[in-house]
Amino acid sequence: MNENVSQPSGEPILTIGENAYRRIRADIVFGRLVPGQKLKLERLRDTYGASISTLREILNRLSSESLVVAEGQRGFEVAPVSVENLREIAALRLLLEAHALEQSFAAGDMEWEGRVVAAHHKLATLERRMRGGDHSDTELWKRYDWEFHQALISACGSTVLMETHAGIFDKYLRYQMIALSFRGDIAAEEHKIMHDCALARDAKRAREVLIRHVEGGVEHALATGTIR
Amino acid sequence: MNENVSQPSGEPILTIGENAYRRIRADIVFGRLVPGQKLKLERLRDTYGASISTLREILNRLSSESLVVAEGQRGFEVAPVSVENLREIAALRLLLEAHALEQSFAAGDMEWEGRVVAAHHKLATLERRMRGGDHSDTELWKRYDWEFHQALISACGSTVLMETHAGIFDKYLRYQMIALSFRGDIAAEEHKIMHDCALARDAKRAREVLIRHVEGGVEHALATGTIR
DNA sequence: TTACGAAAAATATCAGATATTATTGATTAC
DNA sequence: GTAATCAATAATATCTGATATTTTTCGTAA
Repeated sequence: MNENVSQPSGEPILTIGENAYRRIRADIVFGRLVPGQKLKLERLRDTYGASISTLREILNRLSSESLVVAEGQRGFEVAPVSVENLREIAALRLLLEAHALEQSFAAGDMEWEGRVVAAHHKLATLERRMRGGDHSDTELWKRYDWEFHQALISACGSTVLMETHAGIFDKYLRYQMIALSFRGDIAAEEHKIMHDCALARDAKRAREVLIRHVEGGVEHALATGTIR
Repeated sequence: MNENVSQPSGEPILTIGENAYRRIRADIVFGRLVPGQKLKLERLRDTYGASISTLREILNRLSSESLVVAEGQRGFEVAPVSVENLREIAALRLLLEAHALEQSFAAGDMEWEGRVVAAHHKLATLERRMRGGDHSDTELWKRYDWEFHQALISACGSTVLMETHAGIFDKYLRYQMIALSFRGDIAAEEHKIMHDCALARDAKRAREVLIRHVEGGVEHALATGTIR
């Protein structure tokens, strides 16, 4: 997830709007707000404790991100999902991430390796625990997953690329959450390989694994039948 | 530019907010609102005739698109520009557009060819006129330029890819407008080649020309010295 | 010149009002 | 029974104006 990294010198003060924005966004990405669901302003006000003006600002932001749709004068609703859309998003994620991976592998320094190893450690540890049947931390898992993939491409040298990737990644993530598709064993294995590839600077192999990783995720999500 | 295609059966009624949104967005993309410029709400209200509430919704949308930055409680300003950022945007445009081009060339049918030929015709005609020294239609030229590139990738089969490309394209466009860099002769030649490649389904060559096209645009823009 | 603090400006947020547009439900026509 | 019609209701887009905070400005003192 895209969380602001808190500065070492005190956490950043969140404005009411920023706070509600994150909550709503997370509720959409994690499927607590259902695709297609109408977002009535008064109800949102009660739920998120922000005024209607502020909420409209938030919903406008989210509609720019394609997580919410605003149709004419008919208010807002959670962006719908479709098989088609999932496939497009997965393909775009692959295009962006594979390219970023290559750049990152070529340019990564020791700091970068440190980030990769650290992110993988957190992820692998959690994955091991989850393999034991403890699925209570699915959200945390997804976050570590994000942090790992983010770390892998973090030396690609392009902020624009990373931000664009982050936006697409979250939309991909939403599909995974909606399908509630945990395939920890396979994913963990693939994460391990990518981690090793990173240290060995084997971009070619990492790319292949990434393709399997994402396409496997798509098929697994579709297999649950949750997405029409 | 991203304009709503007006339906055959009557033009879509534009809400005040939508209208102001487009005007402000165009003013940013076409450089009339200068990078880094503070966007004071009261002044915007007078200029664009929308209330402050509505304007805040618009600015929030634009900040999601990275055309405006909203820093804490310090209001909004037009997104700054930098050489770094231009290079990143150009590179991302190339990644997206080259990939979309390939897909499009492979899947394009007769309808697609028609769109390409039509868009190229409009663009080439205007470029011929502009070569005569008439630079009064720079905005129109940029729009036809957009429509042509859009047509080329319009058979790529991915809405998500096209929308993402459109967002990046407009940011690239902003740099071109800021640098006021018209290099009609070279660009027109490259447009012609891409047009021919499309009909011949020569994706490989089109890609090479596209790379020249975009990278040439970047260097040309940088050469004006307008962007620090 | 730099540092400090009060005054002014601008912002984030809210509540409530109005006009317009959607949606709902009942009624009528076929 | 289904389709079309239209008034009543609900929800939205937009605006005005108010309040508490936060930034910025600017003059004064160190």
